[in-house]
Amino acid sequence: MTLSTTAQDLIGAWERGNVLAAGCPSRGILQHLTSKWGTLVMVTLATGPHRFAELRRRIAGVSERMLAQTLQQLEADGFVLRVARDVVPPHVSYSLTPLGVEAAAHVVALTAWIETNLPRLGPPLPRPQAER
Amino acid sequence: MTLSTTAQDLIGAWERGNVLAAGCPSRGILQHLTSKWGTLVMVTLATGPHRFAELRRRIAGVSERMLAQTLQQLEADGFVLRVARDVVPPHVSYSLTPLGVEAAAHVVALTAWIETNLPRLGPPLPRPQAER
DNA sequence: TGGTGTACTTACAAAAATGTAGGTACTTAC
DNA sequence: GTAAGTACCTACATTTTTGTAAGTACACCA
Repeated sequence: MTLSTTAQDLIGAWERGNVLAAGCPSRGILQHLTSKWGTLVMVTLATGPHRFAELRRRIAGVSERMLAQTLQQLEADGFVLRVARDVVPPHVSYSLTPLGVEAAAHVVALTAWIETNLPRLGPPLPRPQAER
Repeated sequence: MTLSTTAQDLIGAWERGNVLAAGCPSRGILQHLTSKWGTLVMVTLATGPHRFAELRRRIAGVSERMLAQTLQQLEADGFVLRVARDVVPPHVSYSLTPLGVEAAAHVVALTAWIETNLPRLGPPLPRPQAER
């Protein structure tokens, strides 16, 4: 029987991550980056800094709650930089950190690939067509 | 300024996808590829064909149910090829389609980046300050 | 005879993700 | 004065995802 828990899982010492290992922290990071909104936030911030409401308008369908939560995760992971100017109508700017730029490159590549290859994707024949 | 619902949303004609648009089918594909197990299946299959139980052992933590479901989605999207030999102890082999190979390249790049950069990730800074 | 292995499926349950609505504390525009 | 805009947070509800356990049908091993 193969153990699903390795020594690393128990010790918690991860010099290099391994997403195939159950307890590896890399899985958490991966989750944040590949979450429904995480990906879209990264893609959007890859085009430049944005304010909160700006992001919300750009990313069709996000709720304020989800956007805020997603941004906090990405900030905690070190991908996003939050800069708040304490003025009367609040002004908060979000941008990618150097680390974020690196990570975003990959998710942008993935989403771009999907976008351009959309026509080739999915069930090639969606038709139970009653042609005849 | 920007409408959240475009003509494309309504018509359903997507020549090129746009993940930032609410109704775009690319979002679904993205979801499958970036789902918790979808990513790991792609990463694993990128190293070569695997049988069902083999995948299950390699990807620490997947349940049979989730693995089966994930594989079905990826198959429907055209990323995974399922080949079943109808022998007495069932023998089913999963591999990447040419399309799958292309897509997998991106998710492998992302996961690899995360794995090697793990030490730089997470919250190194206690608290950022507000600017004036 | 009993246990293991194969590749699943189904029903049910729990956990996680996401959405909705409201509030905050102020300002500018109409 | 009324509405809208700013950047959130909190409680609550719903939806989606994920997990658990069992069942299937047969064969090989001891």
